[in-house]
Parts: sequence; C-alpha cells; structure tokens
Amino acid sequence: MNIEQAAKQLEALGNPTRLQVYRMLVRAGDDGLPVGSLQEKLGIAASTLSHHLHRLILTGLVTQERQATTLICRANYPAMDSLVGFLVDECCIDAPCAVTERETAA
Amino acid sequence: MNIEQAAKQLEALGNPTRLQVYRMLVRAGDDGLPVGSLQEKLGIAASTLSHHLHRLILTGLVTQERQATTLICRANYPAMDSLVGFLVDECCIDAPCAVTERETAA
DNA sequence: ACGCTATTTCGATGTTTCTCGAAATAGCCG
DNA sequence: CGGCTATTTCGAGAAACATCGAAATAGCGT
Repeated sequence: MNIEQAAKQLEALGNPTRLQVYRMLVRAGDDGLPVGSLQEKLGIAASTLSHHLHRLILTGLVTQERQATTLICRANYPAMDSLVGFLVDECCIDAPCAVTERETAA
Repeated sequence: MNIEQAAKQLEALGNPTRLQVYRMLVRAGDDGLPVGSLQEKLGIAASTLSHHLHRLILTGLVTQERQATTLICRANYPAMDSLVGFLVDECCIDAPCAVTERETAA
C-alpha cells in the first residue's frame, strides 16, 4: 500500500454519499447489494450513484458481479483491512504513544 | 461518531499532502513536530501547509500546542481510533464476511 | 429478434479544493 | 519597545468534484 493509493481510497470514503454506500455494503456482508437497491435507499439520481460506485470500484474498495440484469456490489474487505493497516502502520515509530502503549499492555 | 464527521475526517486524510503530514505526525508520536519542520520536509509553501493543517485540526485529527514561537503539531490518536472503529463497525451485521469469521476464529 | 429493466455515459452547471505569493499577525528576546 | 522568526490570513486562478436529466448501452426473457 503506497501513500497515493491510500489517499485515493480515503478520499473515496470521504464523501458522505460514498461513505453511506460503503457502509451499507459493509453491513450487507458477502451477499452484497444490487445497485438499484442502493439507489432506492439513498434516494439519489441513478447517474450520481453510478458515478460514486465507479470511484469506489476504481480504488478497489468495492467490487461488482453481474447477476442477470442486476449488478451486485460488495465491499472488498481485504482492501479495507490494508487501508486500516496503513493508517496505524508505523505508528509512533519514533516515540511512544497511547496506541502502542495500549497494545503493549494488552 | 456520526457519518458526517467520519466523512470529514476521511476526506481530510484523502489528500496526499495531508495524509503525508498526518503519517509524519503519527510516526512522531507524542513528541509531535513543529510546523516549520513539516514544511521543510514536504517542500511546499508555508501557506499551503497551514491550510492543510487547519483542515486536519478542524476535523479533530491533529492538535497543536504553542511552544514559544513555534507550534507543535500532534496526531490525535483517540480520534484515529474511533475513525477506524467506525469503519469496521457493524461490519457484516446482516451476513457473515471474512472479517467477522476471522475474528471469531481468533 | 424485440422489448423490457437495470445501469452507465454524456454534457452541463454550480461548488469546492489546491496551490501559490504577498501581506498581516503572534509572540519571544534582547 | 524593536526587531526577529514562525505561522496564518488574504486574494486569486486553475483544477477537480457533485449533481442532475437525457440519452445510450447491457443483457435477460419471450
């Protein structure tokens, strides 16, 4: 995970609509959700949702699978894991902090 | 942590320059780093850095403390923790996924 | 092949963001 | 107080983003 890729993923999650989409997919688990279902729940234009989904897919946070005419969207859990990993990676490499101390204590 | 706040923090981290700043502060631990030191390492205009720091501070990801004429910046670790917590929160509440299965196994 | 539904692409518009240099402010220290 | 260093605020211009409706495409099912 390089910093450019991480920034792109964070930026993708940094829009309220996209974060909402992503959370719905995270909650949906491996079953995923169809695009139309997301659109209905969010109440936004289909074209807008498509645009946001495209960005989430480009960054690797979401995947899609075709099932007949509907597209099933899923959160890409490994991608989420490595993004989170990147954030806490090298935490306090130069000096102690609350996080590392807590981990040491645990 | 509500979705608006989380989105703002993610967006703040979603800019390569800001993410770089944040990582430097995360690595610096509790000692933090002066603004000037960040500016020197990044090689960007002081005004640009100030603007980015302002955004990080507004979202609560970074704090500042004055020491004479220099301002020390620090990563706000608890904020990072709750942001990460928000991301994995309610993961797969509706269906199993790799993450919850891994946790269950551990 | 045709028609139907699901989804994307196109084009446009208003808003926000990033970046800089110049000027202003903050606050120490002699 | 005067000057010095550190940092922010101001103003501006280019680039990117969010959103929409309309039109185009994808692909099943008859």
